[in-house]
Amino acid sequence: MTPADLGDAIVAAVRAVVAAGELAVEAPDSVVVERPKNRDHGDYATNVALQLAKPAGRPPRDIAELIATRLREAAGIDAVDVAGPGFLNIILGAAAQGELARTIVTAGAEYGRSDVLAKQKIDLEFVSANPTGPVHLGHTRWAALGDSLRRLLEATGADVTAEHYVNDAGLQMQRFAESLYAAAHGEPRPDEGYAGEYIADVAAAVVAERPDVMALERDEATEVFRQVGYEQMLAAMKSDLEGFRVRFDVWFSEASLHDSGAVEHAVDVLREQGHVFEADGAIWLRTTDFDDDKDRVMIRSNGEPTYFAADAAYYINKRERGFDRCVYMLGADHHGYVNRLRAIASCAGDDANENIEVLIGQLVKLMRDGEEVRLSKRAGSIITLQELVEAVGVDAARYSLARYPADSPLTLDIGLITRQTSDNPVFYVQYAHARLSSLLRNAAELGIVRGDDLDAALLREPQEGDLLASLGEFPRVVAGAAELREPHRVARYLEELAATYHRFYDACRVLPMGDEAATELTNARLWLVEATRIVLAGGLELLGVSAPERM
RNA sequence: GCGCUCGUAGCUCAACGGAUAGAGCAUCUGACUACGGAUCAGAAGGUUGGGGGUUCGAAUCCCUCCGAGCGCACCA
Repeated sequence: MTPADLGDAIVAAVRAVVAAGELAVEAPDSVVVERPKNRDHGDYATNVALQLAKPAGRPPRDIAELIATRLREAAGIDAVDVAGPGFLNIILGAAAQGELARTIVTAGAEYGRSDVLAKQKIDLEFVSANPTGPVHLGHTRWAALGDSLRRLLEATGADVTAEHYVNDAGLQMQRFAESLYAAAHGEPRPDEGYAGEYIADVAAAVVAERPDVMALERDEATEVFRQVGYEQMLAAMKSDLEGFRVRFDVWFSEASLHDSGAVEHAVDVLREQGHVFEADGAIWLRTTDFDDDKDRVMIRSNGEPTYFAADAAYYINKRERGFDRCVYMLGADHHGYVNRLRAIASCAGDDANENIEVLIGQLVKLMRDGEEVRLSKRAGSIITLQELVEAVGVDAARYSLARYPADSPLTLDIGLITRQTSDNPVFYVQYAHARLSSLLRNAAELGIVRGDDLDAALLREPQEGDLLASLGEFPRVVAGAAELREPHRVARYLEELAATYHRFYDACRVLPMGDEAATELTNARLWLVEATRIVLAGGLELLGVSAPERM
């Protein structure tokens, strides 16, 4: 019996109470079924009686008693207690609970997937690093979180497109080009130019690809540096992210918005909606109609479109490509964009609450030996994706970055993640998988094959019950993580599942010892171990972390 | 000045408005001649920044104060 099945049983019990005229209230379509932290509170608990107390005008404990009476008659339920202010504490029968192992093994990798977000066409934009510098640690957090979120959204049935916006237009590209030119010619860094060793490296790479560039006059050469340098940076970025197991379906060029007329089109669309006006020779969007601090210029008085205009055009382009929901993952230093992005949607006649969603994440702070490492491009500091991966590997890097909620300020200690990697929770989870794989290997070597039948009632040790209950949570964790856009819930869940498995392993011998023969209990436990393997592997996959069979 | 985000154990962080606020690290005490000890059992550690309010119930929602970070361009 899964938690969902139990929820249905509770709803049925409530309906029965209402139908019998014992309670004057509208029965809910679904109820909250949670796994109590305290084991004395049963396998599962529901607060439905507390929720119904107010509308029914009855004390919650009275309502709980009414529901409990009906629920005790349901199949698979051993006991129902009314506790505290009116919680229903439920204990399942061992057989009903153990059947979950069969459900999971039968479903295989499909277990945990659902269609709760089906029919949603989502555009998920994240990282969107400028092609003027390497992918740094801040981006890397969004890369890990964003890619995991993409996997979660897909697992819950959404039609999701992962998108990376490339700021390849405007002044910054010019500065980038001038910085490359200066580096190649041994000139000092221009004002407002880019610093960092990579500039010299890229400049050298451009020269290697286009030796003729050194003979060109300044303007022409700068243009070559701009174009070729950009291609090099973009290629490096794609390769870094791919190596980090991050998939983008679309790399969207800002310049293409200008070239294609999308910006003018966006101005037209917004004008039709009545939020465009002219002042001081410029064309503005009246975003203050929708909670923005100030109106925004779209076309400057010199005729040049602003970055904001490109943002608006990009949003409108996304909507015209059919996305119902445009999700942006931004760093806290960009939180000022939230209101103006929402205002763009509103000005375009959309519902800002429905069509646009901005996720703000706190920045990553790096510590080394108790001191904060300032973000600088100096070599020696672990600040790029590349360097982080070289130091700790993709698995540990992705896991470490994805196990915290995005809105939690994250402090990573370089010493900790590079030196004491065995302390990293990712190893704890991976070890559970490796240990379990080893057990399954041993079983195979002993010639023990998991049978087609499962006597689920044999799984009656507390540690077995805990493990089954934990396995039963997986679909809800996945759905919750997807809906709340919080991949860290998967990581936290896996740590709990791994702990539960380790305790089971410690308490329950699976394979026969010595000359003993395999029993039905051996068989039942092999079902349980296989179910655990499926969930651990599936959960790690959602985080883009490998599930090793050996470590 | 205005605005956004964040304040939870010594440290890093959890906790759909639910029961005694939980993990890991660090500290202390225990458990291996059989499926991987990268494990397990236990101890200690808290006025959830302070103060009000909302309600059956608040770390969570509202107000206020304190503290930290960030943002407030015809830059990108």
